[in-house]
Amino acid sequence: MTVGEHDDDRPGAVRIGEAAAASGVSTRTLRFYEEIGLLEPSGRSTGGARRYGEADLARLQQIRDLQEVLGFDLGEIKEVLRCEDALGELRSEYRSGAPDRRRREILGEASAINAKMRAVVAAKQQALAAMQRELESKAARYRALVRELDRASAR
Amino acid sequence: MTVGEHDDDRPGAVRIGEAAAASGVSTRTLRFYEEIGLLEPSGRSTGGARRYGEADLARLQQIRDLQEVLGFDLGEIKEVLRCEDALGELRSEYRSGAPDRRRREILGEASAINAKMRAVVAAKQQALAAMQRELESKAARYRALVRELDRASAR
DNA sequence: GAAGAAGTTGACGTTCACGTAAACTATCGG
DNA sequence: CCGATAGTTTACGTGAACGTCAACTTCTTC
Repeated sequence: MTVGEHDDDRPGAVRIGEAAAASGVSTRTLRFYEEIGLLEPSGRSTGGARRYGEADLARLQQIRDLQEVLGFDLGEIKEVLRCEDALGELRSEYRSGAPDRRRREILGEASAINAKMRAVVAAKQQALAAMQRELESKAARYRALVRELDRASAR
Repeated sequence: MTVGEHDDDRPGAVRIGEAAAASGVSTRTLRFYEEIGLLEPSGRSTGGARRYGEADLARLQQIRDLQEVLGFDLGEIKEVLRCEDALGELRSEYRSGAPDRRRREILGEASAINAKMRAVVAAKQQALAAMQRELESKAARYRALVRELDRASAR
């Protein structure tokens, strides 16, 4: 029994420190995300240490994207993920408990969130495009000013 | 002298409440922005009430854009604006005090910030485009699932 | 010119998203 | 087996970005 190996569960699982380093957050952040029910590590070692699987890391990446790219707060992110989780369940236990009526409900919510997010994305893209044009015209003006200075000092 | 009109300075100037309502922030936010040196109203009434001009409102809009679209914190935003202000001075007092050397310095800083911001914008655009593709494929899957349900219930 | 709405300066409170310290346990290399 | 390193829970602290009184003045309207 005492094989002497390091006791963990699944092969791809990493510990909290590695997960943190890999994704650029702190260990505190990971524990905090768990605390608020945002990201549960898929397993624990026999001693109680968190083990983050591949899917956990992907989920973490998604969380950070939603936070930094879309500017969602952790509450909104939780909503989004909760909804995706529901869909995941739908898919796994294909005829999950209450049928059709419940399925449509979940799909409806998912579609609503999807639409909302697409709207946010579109709005951000608009704003970014405008800002990009602004920045480029300013950059052009800066270059012109520098050329002017060069001409003046060449004289 | 006592014309009886409401005592303010420039015609386009609005009070803090109107400025707040127009830009979707609170009056507290405007006072706070002034407190940290981010946005000084261009004038005051004789009694001491803030008067926000057209340029102030534009600046405020820029602040909110930098905050919400690029996700900058107020410190970074202050940096950006401070730099633009310096350029503005350069332009107004065209040969402002120390010449050339100082001018190039300011231009350099402006160009550096501009480049940094363009990089941030580009990165965000990448992330957004990826997210958009994700969302669209998910939307397609949702529609497919709904069709499936429809077919099942039509039977 | 009196009332009520809006604005002023403090000053303290609040929420979010973690940071940090302490005391203890687990895991790993030797 | 032992020491170093990493992880655990619990709890209090923190910075950013405002919110919320309170006490007072100013502006606008009737």
